[in-house]
Amino acid sequence: MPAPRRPTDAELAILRVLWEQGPGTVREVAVELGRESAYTTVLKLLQIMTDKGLVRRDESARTHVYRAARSERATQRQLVRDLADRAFGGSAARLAMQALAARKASPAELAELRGWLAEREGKREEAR
Amino acid sequence: MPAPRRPTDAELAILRVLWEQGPGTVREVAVELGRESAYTTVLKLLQIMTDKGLVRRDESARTHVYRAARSERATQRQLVRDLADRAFGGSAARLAMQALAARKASPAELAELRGWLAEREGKREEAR
DNA sequence: TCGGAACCACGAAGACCTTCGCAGGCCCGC
DNA sequence: GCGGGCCTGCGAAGGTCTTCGTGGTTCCGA
Repeated sequence: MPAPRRPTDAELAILRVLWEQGPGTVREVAVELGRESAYTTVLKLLQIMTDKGLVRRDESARTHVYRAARSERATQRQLVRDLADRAFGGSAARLAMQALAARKASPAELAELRGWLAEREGKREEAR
Repeated sequence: MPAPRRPTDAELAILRVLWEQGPGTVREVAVELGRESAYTTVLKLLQIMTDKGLVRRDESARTHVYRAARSERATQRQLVRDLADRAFGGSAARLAMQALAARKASPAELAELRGWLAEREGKREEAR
């Protein structure tokens, strides 16, 4: 597998539908996307994404069923890494801090983040 | 001003040079970018970026001097917000956690992050 | 003065992205 | 049986991004 180019905006919009709703047909995706884009646009994009390996297609039925080839998490990590490299000198931590500064996080999210850091701290303690 | 479209990859590479080195000429930027791109390519990009408002040009001397129109921080925030919207359902906190999971952060960075969170915690304490 | 070096503007080429109309085939209800 | 509806494949159009060559101008050193 060569370098899997990062998904474009339109591709990402489709992937989000597939992640959330699970595998689906062109029509299902198109409906979920609303009337933003014509049916054939979604179809074309899914065909291209199949060629790129971003989605997999089940052609056993006449109406094909598409599913995301990579998990949401894996794709998010790729995008994050990519952005870290392009705009943050490769530092994910600096990206994370800018993210928190850029947009208010809910108390619940902050608590989760603190917990995550605490856990990592715990591991460091263990290590010595 | 309409919605300031996000900088493209090539534009970002140039902006990074300008942020790091400060204002500079086409040649300075081109040299810093290495022999990846020809002089005229950098020139053209800077011209386009001027039109887009991403950089400002000082034409008082024959050799023009360019500087980034927006700060690195502001641009980073825009990019982070954009990515949060496109791939994280708008949640910057989830983006931050994926960032930390995607790439190891140095102990120093983690400490900084913890400090940042602690400070925010402190502010919450004050608030009540 | 004159030739080369450096500079900017312009335009074109090629690669992608995104959009969508149209054609052809299949299937089902009437 | 057949017409309408839905499906896929195809191709083209229009936009953006990136690249770089060419041409014209200015400047400077020999």
